[in-house]
Amino acid sequence: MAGIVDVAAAAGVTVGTVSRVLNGDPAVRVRPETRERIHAAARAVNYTPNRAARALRRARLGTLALAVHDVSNPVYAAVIAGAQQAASRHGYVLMLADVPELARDAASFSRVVNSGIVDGLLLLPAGIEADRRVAAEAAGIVPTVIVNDSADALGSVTLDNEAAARMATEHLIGLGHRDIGLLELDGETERGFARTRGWEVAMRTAGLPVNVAWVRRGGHTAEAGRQAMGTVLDRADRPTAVMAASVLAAVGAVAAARDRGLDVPADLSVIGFHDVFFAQYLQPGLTVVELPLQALGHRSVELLLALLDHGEPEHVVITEPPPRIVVRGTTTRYRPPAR
Amino acid sequence: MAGIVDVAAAAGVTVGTVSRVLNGDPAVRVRPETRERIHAAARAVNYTPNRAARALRRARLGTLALAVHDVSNPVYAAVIAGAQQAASRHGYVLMLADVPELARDAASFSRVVNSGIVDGLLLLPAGIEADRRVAAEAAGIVPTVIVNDSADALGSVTLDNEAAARMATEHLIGLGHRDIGLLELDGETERGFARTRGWEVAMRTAGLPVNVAWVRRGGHTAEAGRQAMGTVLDRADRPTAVMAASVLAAVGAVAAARDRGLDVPADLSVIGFHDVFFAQYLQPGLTVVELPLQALGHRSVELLLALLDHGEPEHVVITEPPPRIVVRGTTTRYRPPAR
DNA sequence: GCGTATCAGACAAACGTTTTACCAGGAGTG
DNA sequence: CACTCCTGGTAAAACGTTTGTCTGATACGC
Repeated sequence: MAGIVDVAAAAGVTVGTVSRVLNGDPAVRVRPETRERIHAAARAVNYTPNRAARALRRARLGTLALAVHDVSNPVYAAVIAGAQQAASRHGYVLMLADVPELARDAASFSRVVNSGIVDGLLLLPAGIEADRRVAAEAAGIVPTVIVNDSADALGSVTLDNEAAARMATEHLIGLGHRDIGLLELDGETERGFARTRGWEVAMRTAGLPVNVAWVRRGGHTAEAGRQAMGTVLDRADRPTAVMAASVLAAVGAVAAARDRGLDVPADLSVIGFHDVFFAQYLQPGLTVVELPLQALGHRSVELLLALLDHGEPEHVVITEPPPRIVVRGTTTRYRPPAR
Repeated sequence: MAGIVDVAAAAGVTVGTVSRVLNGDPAVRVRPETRERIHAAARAVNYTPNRAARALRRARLGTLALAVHDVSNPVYAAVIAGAQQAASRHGYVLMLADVPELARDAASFSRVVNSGIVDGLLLLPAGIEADRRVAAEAAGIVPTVIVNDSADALGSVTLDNEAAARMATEHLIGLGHRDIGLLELDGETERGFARTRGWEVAMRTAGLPVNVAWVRRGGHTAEAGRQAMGTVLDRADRPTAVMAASVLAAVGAVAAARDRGLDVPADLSVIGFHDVFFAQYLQPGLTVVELPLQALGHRSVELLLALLDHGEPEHVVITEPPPRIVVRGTTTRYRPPAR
């Protein structure tokens, strides 16, 4: 491994000068030819800075951590992929952390976060207690950005969840549906509230009844969605369409209808959130509202890096590209029941 | 941040002694009471070792990289989760790397791998050129373990792919099927070859015909599986069952049958590889052979850590727990066509 | 009572950077 | 001519560990 001393020797200057030049120190005074000699020498010996040494001195390692609840959740996976790309484009490396594990005790938290191994933290919360503990612990210790949820003290970047929910609901309204249910998200997250708001706004704007008996917690799993939808479908008056605030709840809603001998989409139209890849392989294919998950990961990293430079926590909402309805087989035009 | 000097001061010894005691140096000689005092002091001041300094000195950072092709592939996600847990249990952190990006040029490879930022590399290959480039580059530079594929020079840990393929095929044979097709894996991977072997062995052992016209490359995507299966189903003589060497190819096979008005499982039984979570939400639910993907990630990390300690590359095959058939709706007993 | 192990820990030199403090020599200024 | 000021760097001190080498005291064999 060629170190900075090798470069200095090859260029005929001292290591201090090499360091300044290579790091683009604005306050450095070298004549152009020396600068050029140093760069040439660095290339010649194939200089690879030792990040451990740099980290020790700078108290920064060039490493970001992304804390999620479940790596195998396909929705999170898309965010991870986006964050990973952005980090590496900026010369940072991204590592994964487990929220439950971080929250378990202070020791495991500080083992990951403290001790100069991580410069910043991205937290993708699920609205449970563990999230709040991690967020509280992180605040003040390490620059932190909340992904797809809002936070007062920390930086945050969110999708336009309300607009997406509104568009999804309006898609159903546009198909002629009037009785539209809602499967809410689990946990106390702002994105969950926003999706509920979006549904409600769309309903009220269209002058349709907001029936709280058709609103249930659909959760993050298909099984939870199935149960919740079941209790709605078992009512005498049931909706002809439902917006599910997560993709898995939508899958569960379809299963619940099928359990009761109802046809999807003839008897019940279902729209879900996020265009995960398996939505198109379900039978019928799941209609969803697509949100830019990769861009979410992307922007989150960029916000965190900005936070590292000049510590002003920002709060951004991603509106570009806008949410998009991907129409597949689970939504269809409302047809009044033959009687 | 409490450093080692604070501990030393609190315990009334020098930093060198603290370091040896806390790291469990076997060659250290301290009296038990001193040892206890040091541990107590470390707890009292909440000592957090600075990993950058440690890394600089030891030329080891306590960081492992896992290189995959696609984070959002649910099969890989399970491996990632297992590796993540094992790494953190051993006090290491795991970061993700992108094989295509690593392979792009030597600079991006060495930025991740070199310069003391990563102690070891886990490579989950897909059998394409990029894998071979990364593996070749890694050999000699950084301890590397190949995950679920074999390699000569580097360590490797694989699942018992041949046994699993054999079990899957025998499940179909046990249901009375005689004409059984195969959708092979894409790419030049040992696990792909093993699965093909397993199918072939099961067929020959049962005295059934191995019809090469029923063997196709099913690939890693549902679309590829659909196309491949289509060319088989369009033949005059077609199999009554098929083993797909990947779960997505299996999904594609079901779609191909459906395209042609065939019923699954009445006209075609399908079994796939790996019990990913959405298999049960397909309609009908996909029968699969389940392999311990989490354990794969787990053992891979352990092998890599062993490799770091005493550099003997090992090759292990995970046989515990054994593959398991998860029967759902896409396989059924063979019934001769009414004529 | 003398030489020699052994014990229990001290001392100090790394590791490869970054960064603070400093300096020689020439140019400008009064 | 004495002085400041700039230019283009140099020299050395950190950063917080780990680890090889020493040392002062106690125990042991004879």
